Amino acid sequence: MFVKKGFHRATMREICKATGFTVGNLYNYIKTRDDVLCLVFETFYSIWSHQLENEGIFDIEDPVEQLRMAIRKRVELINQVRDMVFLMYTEAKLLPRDFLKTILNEESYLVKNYERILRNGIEKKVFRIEDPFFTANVIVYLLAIEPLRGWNLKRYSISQINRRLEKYILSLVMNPEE
Amino acid sequence: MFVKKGFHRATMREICKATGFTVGNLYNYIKTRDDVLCLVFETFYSIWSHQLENEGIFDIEDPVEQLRMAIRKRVELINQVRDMVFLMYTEAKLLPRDFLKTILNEESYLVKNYERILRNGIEKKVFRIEDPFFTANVIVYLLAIEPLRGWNLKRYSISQINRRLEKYILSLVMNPEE
Amino acid sequence: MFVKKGFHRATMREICKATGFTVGNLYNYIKTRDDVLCLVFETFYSIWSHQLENEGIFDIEDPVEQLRMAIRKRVELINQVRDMVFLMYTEAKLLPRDFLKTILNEESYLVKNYERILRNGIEKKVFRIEDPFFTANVIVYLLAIEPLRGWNLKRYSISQINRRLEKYILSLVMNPEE
Amino acid sequence: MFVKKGFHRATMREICKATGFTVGNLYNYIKTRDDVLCLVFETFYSIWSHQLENEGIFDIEDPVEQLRMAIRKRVELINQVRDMVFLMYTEAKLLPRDFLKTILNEESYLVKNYERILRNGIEKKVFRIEDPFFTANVIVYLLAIEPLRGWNLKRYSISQINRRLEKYILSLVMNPEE
DNA sequence: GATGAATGAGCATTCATTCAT
DNA sequence: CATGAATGAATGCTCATTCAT
Repeated sequence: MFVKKGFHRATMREICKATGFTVGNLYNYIKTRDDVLCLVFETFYSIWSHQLENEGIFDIEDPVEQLRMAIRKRVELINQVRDMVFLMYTEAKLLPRDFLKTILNEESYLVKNYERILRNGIEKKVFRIEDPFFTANVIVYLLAIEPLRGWNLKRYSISQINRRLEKYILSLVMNPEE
Repeated sequence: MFVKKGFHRATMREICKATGFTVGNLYNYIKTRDDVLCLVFETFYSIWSHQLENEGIFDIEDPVEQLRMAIRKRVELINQVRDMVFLMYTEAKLLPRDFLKTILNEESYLVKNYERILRNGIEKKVFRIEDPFFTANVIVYLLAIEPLRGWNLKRYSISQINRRLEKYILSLVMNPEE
Repeated sequence: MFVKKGFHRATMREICKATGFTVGNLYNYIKTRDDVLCLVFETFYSIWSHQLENEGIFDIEDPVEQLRMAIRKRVELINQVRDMVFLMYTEAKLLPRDFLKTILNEESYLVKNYERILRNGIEKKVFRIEDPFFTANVIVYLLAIEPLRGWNLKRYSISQINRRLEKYILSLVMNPEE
Repeated sequence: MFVKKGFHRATMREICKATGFTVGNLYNYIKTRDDVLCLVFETFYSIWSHQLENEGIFDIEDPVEQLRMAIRKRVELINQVRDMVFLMYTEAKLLPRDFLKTILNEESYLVKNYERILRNGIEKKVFRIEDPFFTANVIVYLLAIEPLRGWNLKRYSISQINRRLEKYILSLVMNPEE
């Protein structure tokens, strides 16, 4: 619903019809319309921010291979939930202040996971980067390029995008400008 | 107005009060509320997508210096219109289909400008990249990281962010992974 | 519940929670929400309109003493169920027409009881009044002054109010203006 | 509207239809539904609580005549706005706390006006009462007996009620029980 | 009998848009 | 051109009542 029309244009009546709830009954489970948005975010983030652990990325020893997988799997996930990613990055501002904090923490947690991979590579002298925190932010941000700017990347297949992002990110962490 | 409360929460009455128009009179110049959003986008994009020409970036010969300036000036501009950038990337989906196309063309034009810089560098054998179009997209996207993900980058000053982005982007275009 | 928030603001859910009934079960005993109000009135009036008999006022011989007791006991009762009295006089209009008639009959019965006392006093040449029915109405009405207009009588204690009402009413029935 | 169905049962749509306003336009003049009730009270009290001055009661010299007129005029007014009086005394509790205070002040002012008449009579040694404030409260309260308890007084004409109230009240202030 | 999830009509309120002046 | 009062459809939410278990 939200994906199709955005949060603001989706009325409670539509949401109810779409979910099979009647208006009154849905309100037995939520307190306000905003709660629906929160629930959507909550559900989404339970997958979104814990993907790396769930996919066993941290079991991989070789840092390059680890990062490569972390990128590939991410691109795949993002491709699957493309519209939701757009919704998340586009409507997060509508969340109630408190819940927004929770969500930003989740997102921050995701960034930390990438930072962890980078630090692993630094320790093993494979990655050469000064500021793994910033780099992790850049990586997580870059990986969402397709849902957010896809309209200009229509000429590429997902695997083409993946290949390019992989290359760019690895270039980023391995060959800093002299 | 839109920056402060988002498009949906800003009422026509508020917009009118804020602009000094009376309700009826504003409607002499627009047809619907959406038109106001369009006007805002239009005004914004007249600066946004033509910055590089306006700042004389294309007069610079040295590709590295040219790209460096294109990044630095961009970060500066983005920092100045931070909230508007957030609005643009966050509310563009609300634009009427036709006008959205115009805006995406403008944005696409901006990307092309960066592509032009990259092609210049390739020609002069300074940049080594295979797909300047994709790279240009990445650059334009990356430069907006602060308004869009700034909540996680609060520890950095603007110039720190600028330095890092500069470094990363130059690394991207000069040292591709072997 | 009704006393605290008024009939309209009290929801069935609240009433149920307060009484220990479950919603469904309460509806085994009543047909509509209005029935609850009726039950409350019914319960209340079983005490309210039969106080004089129950307190043995009619066993008193001396008319003055009888009336005095009828006043004193009444003020005491009213003080005890202050909020209910307010509710009764304030929400009676919400009762279903038929039940309202019953309640008005009960109230009318109460008035008759006072009329009976007055007639007793007239017979015994103690009270000098022309229209005991009207006077009885006045007495019953006057006795409710505290719950209904108490906000302006805050400076008086209950016994002060009682003393004054006693005096006024006795003056009313014993010394008509010449 | 309120008189016919009570405040709670009158919907904004009905109020609007009855007043000739459209919904949206009515809301240009009020902020909430409660405001309508406040306006009704406000209008009513502008007449209600200043009657004695407006009718020139305070120009009368003779205390008995003054009180008599204050009663007669009051009964007349009350008879004219019978339903409103019922509404006032029955729905005042619904007023927003702050506005209720204002209204109680107005009512209190009315009581004070009667108190003033009584004190005048005391000074002139015509009335013999100890507590003119309490007596004034009783008088004001008594005068509303018809709208509030009229269902039991149907057998009386207005002038009969007036005559009786006049008699009772004068008896109250002139012949206290020894 | 008892339960409480489900129903859906009904309500106050908002706000883009119009149009007589 | 300018005004702002008027319009009324649309929305989020409530709550008395029902009924399958």
